[in-house]
Amino acid sequence: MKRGVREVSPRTVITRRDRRLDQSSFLDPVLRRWGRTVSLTDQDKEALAALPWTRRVYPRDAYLAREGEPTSICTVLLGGFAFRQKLVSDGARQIISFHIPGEFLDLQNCLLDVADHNVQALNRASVAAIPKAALLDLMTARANIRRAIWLDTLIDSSIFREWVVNLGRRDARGRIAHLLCELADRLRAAGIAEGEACDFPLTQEQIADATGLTAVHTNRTLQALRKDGVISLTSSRLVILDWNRLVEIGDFNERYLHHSV
Amino acid sequence: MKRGVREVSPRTVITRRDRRLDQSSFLDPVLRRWGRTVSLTDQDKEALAALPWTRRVYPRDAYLAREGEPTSICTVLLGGFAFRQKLVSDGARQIISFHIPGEFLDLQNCLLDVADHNVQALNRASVAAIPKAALLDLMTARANIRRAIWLDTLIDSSIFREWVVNLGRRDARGRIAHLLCELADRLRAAGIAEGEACDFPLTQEQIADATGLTAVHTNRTLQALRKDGVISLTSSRLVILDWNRLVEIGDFNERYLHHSV
DNA sequence: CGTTAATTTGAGACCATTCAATTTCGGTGG
DNA sequence: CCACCGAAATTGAATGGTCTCAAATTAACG
Repeated sequence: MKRGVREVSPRTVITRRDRRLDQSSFLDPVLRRWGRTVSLTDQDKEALAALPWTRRVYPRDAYLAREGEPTSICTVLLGGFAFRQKLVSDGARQIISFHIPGEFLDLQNCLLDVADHNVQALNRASVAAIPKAALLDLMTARANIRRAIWLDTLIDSSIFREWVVNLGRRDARGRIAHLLCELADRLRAAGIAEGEACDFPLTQEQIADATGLTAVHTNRTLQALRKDGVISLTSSRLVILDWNRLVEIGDFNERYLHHSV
Repeated sequence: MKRGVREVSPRTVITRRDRRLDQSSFLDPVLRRWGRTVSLTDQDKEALAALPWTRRVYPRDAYLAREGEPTSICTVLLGGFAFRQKLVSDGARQIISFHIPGEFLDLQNCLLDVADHNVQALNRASVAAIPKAALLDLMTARANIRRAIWLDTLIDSSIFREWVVNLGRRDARGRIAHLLCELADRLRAAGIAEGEACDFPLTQEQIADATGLTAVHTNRTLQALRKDGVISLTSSRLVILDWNRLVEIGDFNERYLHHSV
C-alpha cells in the first residue's frame, strides 16, 4: 500500500509588509465568503482589520503545520492553493481537504493545542498568520464574527463528511468527478473560476491521494472522463465541458457546501 | 455498487417526563466529557440545568433527522447508540459516525438551518431534544459553555478527518481494526466499557457501511481477526484480547480524539 | 417454537493495484 | 532559443483485494 510521498524541507520564506497596504487583500475574500451567510457591521470589519497578522510565503510542498506540533496561530490563505493531509504508518498519504484563497486553513487551532494533521502548500502560496489568542479575543468581543468563524468550522466539517461518503461508497470515476465538482463549485463561488474553466494546479498524484486511489488508476480514470467529453484537463487548466454529466457521474449535490445557511 | 438499506418508518415515540427527575441523567455524561477539557463553574452548570428540553425515545433504525429537512433542535444521546449517515444515488449507505450516550448528535444544527445528512438510532435510543435557540442564547451568555460546545464540534470534525484517512488509505483489516479501536477508546473514556470488554451492538452490515466495505467481506475480515486472537466479537459483545496488536493493525493513534486539549 | 434478521460459506468476476518502462511536459542554463 | 533535466503523465501486463450473487446456517425475539 505504500505510496511515494515527496518530503520537502520546510524552508519557510517569511516576509513582513506594511499592514495598511495589504489590509484589503487579506480581508476581502474572507468577507466575501462570510457575507453569504453572516452580516457584519462596519464595526465588525474594523475589528477584523485591526487584527495583528504576518504575511508568510511558502514554496510548493512546504509544510505550514505538522501533526503533533503545538499550535499558536491560525492562517488564512491569501494566494495559491494548499491542502491538509495525514500520513499512515506505511508512509501513504491521505489528503483531507484542498483550500483556495480566502479560506482559513486551521481554525480548529483556536481551541486545539496540538495539530492532528499536516498542512502543505500545493503550489507557491502566501498566507496571513494570525495569533490565535487575538482571534479568540475578537470572538469574545464580537458576536457576528464569532458566528462567522464557528460557521466556517462547521462547513469544514460538513465537507469532511461528504469526503467520507465519497471515499466509502463511490467508485474511482465517481470519486474523481465528485472532487472536480466540489472544487469547481468552490472556485466559482469564490469568483476565481472563469465560466466553465479554472486554474487547476493539482497533480494526478494529489488527486489520487485525495480520492484514495493510485496515481496510475487516477490517470486512466481521467483519460476516460476526457474521452467521454466530460472534462478537459491539461497543463494546470480544467475545463468542464459537460457540467450536468459530471454532476451525475459524481453524484454531486452542493447542499453540503452550505453556500447559504 | 448498490447495497441494501433497510428503510424503517419513523414512528417516533415521544415521552415527556418531569424535568427535575431526569435532570442529572441528562447532564452528567455531558459534563464528564466536557470536564476533560473545559472547567465549568457552578453558574455554568446551573444555566445548563435550566435548559428546556424534551425526552424522546426511538426504536432501532428510526430516523432522528433527515437530510434536507429544516433544523430546530439539537439532541444529546441519553441511552443507546446512534449513527449518522448519507445515502448515495444508487441507494448505498455510508455511515459517517457512531455515537454513544452523553454525546451531542447534531450540534451543527445551531448554525446550519437544513440538515446535510441523516441520523438514525442504532438500537433503542433515548435523547434529550434542546431547542437550538436556547443553546445559542446560553452560548452568548456563558463563555465556558460556548467554548465547550465549539470544542465538541471541532473534535467531531477531527474524527471525520481520521475517517477520511481510514477509508482512503487502509485495507479492510486496518479499517475495521481502527474502527474497533476508536469505539473501544471512546467507550472507555466515557466509562461505559468494562475493562477490555464492552457492549457492541453494531451489526456487521453497519460496520461494513462505516468502513466502505460489503457485509460479506466485513464478515470474513472479522473472522480473520478472531482467528488471530486479536478480538472476540459475539452477540453484541466485544472483547479486545490483544489491544496492542489491534492498535498496530488499525494504525491507531488516539491523538485525533483530543481527550485532552 | 416459529419467524425473520444476522451471520457464514463458496466460487467466479471485476475493479483497482503493483511494478516497470516509456513518453511528455515544464523549467533551466548555456 | 535550444538542449537538457527532473517531474509528471502515460502505457502495458500481471496480480490481488474486494465485490457479487446465491445459498446455507445460526442467532434473536415475541
